[in-house]
Amino acid sequence: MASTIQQRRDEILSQAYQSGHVSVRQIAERLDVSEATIRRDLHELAAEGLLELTHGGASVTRTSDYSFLSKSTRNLDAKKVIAEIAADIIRDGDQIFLDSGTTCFVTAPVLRGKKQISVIVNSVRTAQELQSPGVDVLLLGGQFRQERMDTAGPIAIETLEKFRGYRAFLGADGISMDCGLTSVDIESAHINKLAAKNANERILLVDSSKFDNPKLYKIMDFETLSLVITEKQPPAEWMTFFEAREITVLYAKETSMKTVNQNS
Amino acid sequence: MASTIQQRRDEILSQAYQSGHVSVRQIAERLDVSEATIRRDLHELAAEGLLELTHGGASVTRTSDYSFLSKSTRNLDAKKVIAEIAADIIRDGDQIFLDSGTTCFVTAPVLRGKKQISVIVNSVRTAQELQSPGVDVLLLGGQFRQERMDTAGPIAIETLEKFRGYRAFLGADGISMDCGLTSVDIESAHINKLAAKNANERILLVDSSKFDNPKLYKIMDFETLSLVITEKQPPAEWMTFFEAREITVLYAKETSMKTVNQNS
DNA sequence: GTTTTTTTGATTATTTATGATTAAATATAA
DNA sequence: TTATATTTAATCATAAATAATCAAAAAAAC
Repeated sequence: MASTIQQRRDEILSQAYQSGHVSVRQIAERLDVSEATIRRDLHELAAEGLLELTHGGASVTRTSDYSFLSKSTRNLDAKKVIAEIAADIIRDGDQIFLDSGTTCFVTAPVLRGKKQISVIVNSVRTAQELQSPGVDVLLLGGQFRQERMDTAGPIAIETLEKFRGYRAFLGADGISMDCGLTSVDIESAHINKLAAKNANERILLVDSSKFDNPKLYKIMDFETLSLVITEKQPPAEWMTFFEAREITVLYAKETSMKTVNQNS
Repeated sequence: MASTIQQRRDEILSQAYQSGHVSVRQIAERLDVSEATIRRDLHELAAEGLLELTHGGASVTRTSDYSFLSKSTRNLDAKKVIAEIAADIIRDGDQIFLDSGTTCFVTAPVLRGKKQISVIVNSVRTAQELQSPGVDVLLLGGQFRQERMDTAGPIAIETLEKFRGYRAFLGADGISMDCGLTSVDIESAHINKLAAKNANERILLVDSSKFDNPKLYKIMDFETLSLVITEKQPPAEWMTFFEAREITVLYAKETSMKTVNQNS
């Protein structure tokens, strides 16, 4: 029946998703291969995060999209700290924009407890993470970009143009004093630029690895930012830089990553 | 059969997209070339990102969401048959709308081999399934509905309003001679209604379980439909009904589920 | 026409997948 | 808890598939 490995594994997955669980014995018999082979398959599928091994078989994974997060494990801890701080400044009833980057993606889960907030996003993943009774998610349309799981292009711009009066939470692939906020992706840069322009407050979420690391496409200057959230205190020259522009910087105390220290 | 490299590779892709997999052995035999040649082809196609190599063959890049499909296992086979027929009437270069139902979701994978087609969707899942080099996916924005993984509401309507001149592929939760096409979800009904209104051709995809089974919200009447695709020949009274309205009905022959029989 | 490039098929060494066997680990029952 | 029955991990031999190489054939360029 199954002539290739992939086919066999697809069949296993299909079975698993039908009943929630597969047993090594049954599948081995059904597909007419040895149990050893099925175990190797289950192992492989588990390694991909598609199944969870159990004694005698495997079950489907709870939820969570590991494949996406694992790719962005760079500074994931820093991003989680940033997310916690961002959650503190989001109030019930807020209307916000979250960009399609990983920092904002990580921020999404901490917003679930909020009440009556509206969130504008162009990332499908972020939209999925946000879903919770008190959160109204508005997904921008546009060209769907599979790799990034987001939408972009003229339709996205046109839709975003309709919104005003939100607080924009923006990530950046890099920032520098000369170039401001920059991105490696021109489409994302366009969207973030417009989101920033029409917002009534602009908040930057960046981990320390982004400092002094400009990328190709400019999003915006620092001048209109009101807040920067990062995981630890930036270098002195950056603190001076922010202070000169009346930008508040929020970061976690070095000892306890939970406590927030405000500085203006 | 395939005289040029391109033709041979197209054939391989076509085979791959039909079942999700190809085996080196089978394809080599089928196209009457050596396995070495097929391996080189698969290598090339994999380098282009069109296939994923496996031992013994290659498979289409796995994006499929089994957890979603298993819930809609009702008439899944019928839907796959309908999808195959629908694929036959979609031409390279087409611009189409696919609604957010499961029938259109199942149709998505069979469109992957098409060239230069644009597809308007409001379902995130369908968007994901569609992704392939020749397919341009336009996702409508709007309120994101987690349960259905689609978008709806005024923003979706407003965005959809911008498009004209596409062929609309519509599903329905039920149809009846009195009520026309109906849905259990008012938001989806709204979107489908508008999609149908602005299309230059309306094609209905329904499996036989939907006949004579009206639901709460009306999508549209039969009058402007040009085509109905279903998995087997509808009852005589329905054939008469369609014939009176000059609606072509496509269905699979009962014996062989592959052959298409046209009837007007 | 010839030369050059590309494509193909055959050969071989290497890699990979599989099933059987056995020791270790885990679950089940008393 | 201990004893028993399963299940698993690890190892190995065998079978299969692949990558690499090379020579012949076909196509393209000159």
